[in-house]
Amino acid sequence: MGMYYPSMARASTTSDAFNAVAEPRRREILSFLAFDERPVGDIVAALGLEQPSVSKHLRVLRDVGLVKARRDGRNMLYRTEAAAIRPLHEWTRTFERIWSHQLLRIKERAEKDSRP
Amino acid sequence: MGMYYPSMARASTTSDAFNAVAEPRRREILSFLAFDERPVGDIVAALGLEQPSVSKHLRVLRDVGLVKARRDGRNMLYRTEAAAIRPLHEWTRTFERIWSHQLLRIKERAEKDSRP
DNA sequence: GACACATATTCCCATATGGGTATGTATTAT
DNA sequence: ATAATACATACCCATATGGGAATATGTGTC
Repeated sequence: MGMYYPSMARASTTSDAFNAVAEPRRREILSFLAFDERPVGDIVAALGLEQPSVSKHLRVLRDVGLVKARRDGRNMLYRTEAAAIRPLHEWTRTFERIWSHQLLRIKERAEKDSRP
Repeated sequence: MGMYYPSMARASTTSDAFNAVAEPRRREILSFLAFDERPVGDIVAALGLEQPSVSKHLRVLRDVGLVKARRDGRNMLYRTEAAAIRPLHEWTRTFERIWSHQLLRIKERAEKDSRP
């Protein structure tokens, strides 16, 4: 796992959070489960997807640690493991300084151009 | 574009930044081009990929606006458009409050347990 | 135990991907 | 004009994906 094989079309979806989050439905699920734990049925209702599809997305999210599950009677309660999103946040954050710098330059140029 | 078709395996890679960034090689490229503009050849040398593969990754990044290109003689100079990463940053940021809260609860529990 | 309910897995299928090789297309050099 | 350099595209191939339908598994209920 995590190794690259010759003709792998892309790093497996189950291998890292970046891939898991690339799928819009999975982002919806993460948002939906951010504050409370919820049974699968609620997610199915919220997303309007078939139950098997939802279960498969949950499986992916679980494999990369983005959600946690616990059984409650016949239900499985899922919740978002927000801390697992942190690496993505950190990665994007490394560009924050750069974009503010770029914006600054754009602003400077605009001011310069507006002066006759 | 951006629409969902019946049996689409996943939102097209060219449709949004989340997908573009899901590929490790493309993240490397974005980091490599973050501070300076560079010709394709430099990227090829840095990543150790074949030139066509690099060009294809650049194409994807360009289509979603994550890099900009300009011609300079025979070279094409690419640079990261850092601001385009901002939406990802914002999305991950919505979970920041939640994870600090979760960490706090873990800490509280740990302190409670350590008291006899 | 039989049955209902909630999820998870398996299977099939169409489509998206990424890598490589071969081939186009600009643009500069001779 | 011809050749060389630097990229971009087209094409082929193996693999990954996601959706739905059918089926298996797990867990209360009667």
